[in-house]
Amino acid sequence: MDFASLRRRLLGWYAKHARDLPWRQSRDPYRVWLSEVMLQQTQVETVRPYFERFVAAWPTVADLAAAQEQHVLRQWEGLGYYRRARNLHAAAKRVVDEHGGEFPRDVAGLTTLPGVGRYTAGAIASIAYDAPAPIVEANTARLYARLTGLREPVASTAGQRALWAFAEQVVPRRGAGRLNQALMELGALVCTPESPKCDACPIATHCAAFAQQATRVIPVAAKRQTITEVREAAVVVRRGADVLLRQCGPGERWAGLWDFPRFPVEAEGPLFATRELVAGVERLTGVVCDSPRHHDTLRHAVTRFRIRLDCYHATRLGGRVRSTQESPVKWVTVAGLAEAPLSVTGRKIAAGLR
DNA sequence: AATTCGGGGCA
DNA sequence: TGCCCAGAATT
Repeated sequence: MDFASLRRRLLGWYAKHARDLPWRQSRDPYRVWLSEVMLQQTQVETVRPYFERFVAAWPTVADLAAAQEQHVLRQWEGLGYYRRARNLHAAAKRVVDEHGGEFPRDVAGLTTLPGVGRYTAGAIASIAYDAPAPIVEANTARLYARLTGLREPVASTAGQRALWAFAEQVVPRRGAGRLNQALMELGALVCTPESPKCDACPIATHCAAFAQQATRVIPVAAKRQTITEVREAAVVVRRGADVLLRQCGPGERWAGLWDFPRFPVEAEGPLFATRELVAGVERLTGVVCDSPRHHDTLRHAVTRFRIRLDCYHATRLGGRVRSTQESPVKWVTVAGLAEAPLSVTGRKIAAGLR
């Protein structure tokens, strides 16, 4: 492989076709890191407004470190994979407390930060500091697989080893940040999953898959995971103008987010669920409610689950909120729901209240 | 080495 | 509905 020629052609193409993305306006390691964490498993156009809002709210890593985690989660709401937001805040605090407000400059140091793995560390090191660090993510994995004619599944251990080996070879000693971004951009705009635009590709002559007319079968996909059906209930318990909320604990999904009492249900439908619902609310919150009335059914799919969520309304009869350190429980006004970080379904339920 | 995280957007 | 997305952490 003639890497010098490949880089030259790629950079020429990138100079003409690079998108104007907000995180490309500066090489501030804080902004590079923030964008890279947001972009993990998340599309560019989805991230764009979130990035703008975060930078406006917290212009520096010190500002972010000083923020309340609840505020960070609230701003993250809707972006998904909420663990990233908690790791983001924890990493900001560590950068301030342990590194004097400066991000580590190499891959090894960056990888010690929570939420920063091999890819993100390589991206920050190369883009912010121009370190010769390789990267492999969704766009580059597909691009490298086609360039090298990789017949292993890209997600497999063997496939990943081959991709990272190629990434190390292609990354230059100087200008790594620009080249890495050009590689990702080519993957995103030209070397697309379906119908790659090989006639517009500046490095098609370097591409094994193009030579073999195999871009349709490379990259080799992993087998898809099986879907699990889940049935759950969420209960909006009211006490006058207030509604009952609990905060999800550290070991729980949605850790740090608030939610209406929510739990899996065995009963086949709303008609048979009353006893189970009252017990579930009391177990999670300590509050006893009357017979919940079925209000709505939300269906949504997430990762490997397909969920039917039955939403109920009920009124407090007795009991006191049982708040623990790990999982606080509180009454909030309907208006106060706007400040609490909620999951997407939690926000949908909240939107239906007044 | 595989699974999980229970996202969100799009055709 | 299935596929994709600038992956990381966990077992």
